[in-house]
Amino acid sequence: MPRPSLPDAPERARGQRDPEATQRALLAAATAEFAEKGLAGARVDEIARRAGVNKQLVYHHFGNKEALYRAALDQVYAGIRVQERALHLADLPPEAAMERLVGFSFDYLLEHPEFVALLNDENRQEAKHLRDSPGLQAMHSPLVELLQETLRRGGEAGVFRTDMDPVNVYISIAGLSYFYFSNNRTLSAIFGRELDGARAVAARRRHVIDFTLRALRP
Amino acid sequence: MPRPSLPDAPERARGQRDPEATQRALLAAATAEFAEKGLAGARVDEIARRAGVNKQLVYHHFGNKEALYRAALDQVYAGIRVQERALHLADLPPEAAMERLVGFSFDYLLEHPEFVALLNDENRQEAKHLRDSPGLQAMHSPLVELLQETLRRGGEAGVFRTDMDPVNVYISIAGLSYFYFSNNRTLSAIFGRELDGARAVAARRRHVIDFTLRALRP
Amino acid sequence: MPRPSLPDAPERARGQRDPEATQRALLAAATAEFAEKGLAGARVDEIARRAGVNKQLVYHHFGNKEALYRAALDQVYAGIRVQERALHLADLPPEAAMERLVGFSFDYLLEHPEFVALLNDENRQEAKHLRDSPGLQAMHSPLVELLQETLRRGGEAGVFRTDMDPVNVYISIAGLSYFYFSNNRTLSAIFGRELDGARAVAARRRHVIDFTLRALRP
Amino acid sequence: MPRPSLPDAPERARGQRDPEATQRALLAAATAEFAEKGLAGARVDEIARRAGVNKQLVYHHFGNKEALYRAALDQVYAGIRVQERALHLADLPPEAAMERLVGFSFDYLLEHPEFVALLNDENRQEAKHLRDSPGLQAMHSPLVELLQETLRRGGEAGVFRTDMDPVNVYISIAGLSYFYFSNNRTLSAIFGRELDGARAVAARRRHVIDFTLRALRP
DNA sequence: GATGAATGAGCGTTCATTCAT
DNA sequence: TATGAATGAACGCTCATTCAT
Repeated sequence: MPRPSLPDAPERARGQRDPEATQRALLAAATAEFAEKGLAGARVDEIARRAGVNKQLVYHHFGNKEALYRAALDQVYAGIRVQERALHLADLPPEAAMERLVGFSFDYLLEHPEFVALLNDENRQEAKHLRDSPGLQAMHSPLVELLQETLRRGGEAGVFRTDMDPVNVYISIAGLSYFYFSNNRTLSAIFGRELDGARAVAARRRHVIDFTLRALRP
Repeated sequence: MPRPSLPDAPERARGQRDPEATQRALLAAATAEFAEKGLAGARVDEIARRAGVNKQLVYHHFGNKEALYRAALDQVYAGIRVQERALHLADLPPEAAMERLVGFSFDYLLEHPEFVALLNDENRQEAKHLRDSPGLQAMHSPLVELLQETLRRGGEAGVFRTDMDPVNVYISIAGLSYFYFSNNRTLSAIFGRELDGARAVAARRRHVIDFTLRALRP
Repeated sequence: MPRPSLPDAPERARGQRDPEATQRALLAAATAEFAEKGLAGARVDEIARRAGVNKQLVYHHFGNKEALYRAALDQVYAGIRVQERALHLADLPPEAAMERLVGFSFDYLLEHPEFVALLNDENRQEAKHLRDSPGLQAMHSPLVELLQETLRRGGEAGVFRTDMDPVNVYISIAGLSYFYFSNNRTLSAIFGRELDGARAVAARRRHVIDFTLRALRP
Repeated sequence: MPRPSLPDAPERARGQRDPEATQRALLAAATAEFAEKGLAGARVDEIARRAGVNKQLVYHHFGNKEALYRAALDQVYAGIRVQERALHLADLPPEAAMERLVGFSFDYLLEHPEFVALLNDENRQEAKHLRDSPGLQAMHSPLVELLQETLRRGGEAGVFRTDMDPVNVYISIAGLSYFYFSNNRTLSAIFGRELDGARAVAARRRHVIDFTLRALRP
């Protein structure tokens, strides 16, 4: 939550040509810039500067600012999906599996403030870029199915309720963590309490897991 | 959640003098514009046009775009505080009081999408305007105290746990509703499920209350 | 030459009505503002603020910004003419009279930096306001006639040349002082030498008198 | 002194690339515009129009209006220094050298009204741009040293006084010409005498040389 | 006479984007 | 592929001036 400003791309040898590296550098710079300033506030000049490349390459490789934004958005979604797919909950008993799932949701947001920031801006724009995304299906979180399966196993084991809509449970789990991170600064200001310190974060993590597990009890 | 674009101010008779009405019109127009586009994306010209007044009056009455943004932010916070103070939970038994509190949190966000939108943008800017706000103290939500008192009464009555940090409980209650509204569009897109219809909203409302009450059980 | 920023007008009792005092205050404020910023750079708001009166009074009393500028210009010319007419050179022997005349030219500019500043701006505008001034004749300096008479007396006494055009002599006398004051800052910068200290000013004064008297020797 | 308004730059073939020509055109246009209107009165749009280039190029090449002003100021100083360095006074006997020096000072101002105009504005701004100029040293006029050497030679030859401060003599020589040109219009208006005609200018030139040489006599 | 609100034109500057090399 | 120059459309803001009271 200290939200470290993402570092600029390393200086490439001048005149060197590596189109893929250029694209990677642009995408990383764009993600950082869009996260900090939003689509409207981000500057193409600044993205190019951060990436250490000529501004025209933004247009060459991505077409325009908005397409670059879409690419950055797709990429951050891809990033979380990769990690979600690496969770192996089937090996664990239902309660431990649920704890891992909730914990993962929390930890990912903690470690990826740019994901939260980009999503916030995209929602303010009514998700219009996301809706246009060709790979939208691929963005569907596998967590919903994992959650559904875990709830089913927990139901059979008698440790979880079985009358809950998995999508709403998913939204609740996500929301308990997401809101804490997305609104951390305004909450800190209003409560006069630093919610972004390591101790507060750890306490919140325990609270979220505890709150969820209790809510799911039969 | 249909998020109706806020209507423009009614055309005032030309040449008429009413500075307070002018300021109100500007503030309303600014709230709508900032909610839709964010601070960076909002256009002073457009705000003036929506308010039906000359653009220069923004500067005459508020100083500059950012000060107008701050005024709009202060006003939306004031709006929710007014309604929060009108809640009378002490008259109700603990569980009913909690249900009302959670229900209010949900309903207010449902009816005030501009509050959610402004807060999102403010958080992306690291709450810098809020932190500078002179009346920051007045923005502290009375709900935390109401919640604390309700939890205490529920604890005595044996219906609530007594080991929870009220601030974290508050954040959880707020987050369960807020995330649903703030991220409604991306969630709808990804789940391929309309989460902003009346039926989905009603189901979410029930879920949030149920989820919270169960989590608070002893 | 420390060119002290002219003080603002004293605060008048609010609501008090004294049209002449208002005009005087405006004129003084305008002179200072125009001297500091020029006609283009001066701000009507700032002039009103300095005068401690409402901006509209500028228009009420003077018509517009340019008319106020003309009024200020006329006034500074009137100021120097008043003092020039108070010189009594006929009582003095020619050389002493000439010294007084040159000394006066120097001293007046030293004490009235706003005169120099206004004249510079007016010249950059090709004197267009001055040419429109109705009382232009009244602005003709009596010094030319005084100078002519002094030169004549000196010629008869054998101490001055008699073959010089009085207007050119006048321009030379004025220029020797005026240039020093009008260009003091750039000269100081380029010579790396503070030309606005009391010592430098006194040395310049002696130099100007000496230079002139020698140039006029037969 | 007919002060012909500087002509606009020739129209460049559209789309042609020549950054140096662009900068030269902008600098020439800026010099003319700043000379006519001053820093505050000059318009960036007008400068671009005169230069026949897009307005944005002012910012691309110079940064902002004030930096362009500084560049113009530096350039006009550089212009006079170049010609001053081309004077070879050592070859001439002292009196002829002095006459050439004074004549040059007069002629340069006659031919470069923009130099006078820019300097006037810069002085009204208290030379703040000049003081910030990195190459300030380079702006020191070589004339002071030339003058000093000429005075020394004239002193040895018995034709000049030896007790004069060269800086003050330099200021006097410059002032005798500068004031005539910088204040030509107000002087013309007040004396009701055209001081910018060829005859008046020629008479002034003779007067200035004569006045100076006589003042320097032992 | 005096005030603060209101207006329209315009100014310096920014920005996403395209051009020429 | 890559670069810096160039462009047109705004944008935030300022300013002299006028209106309504």
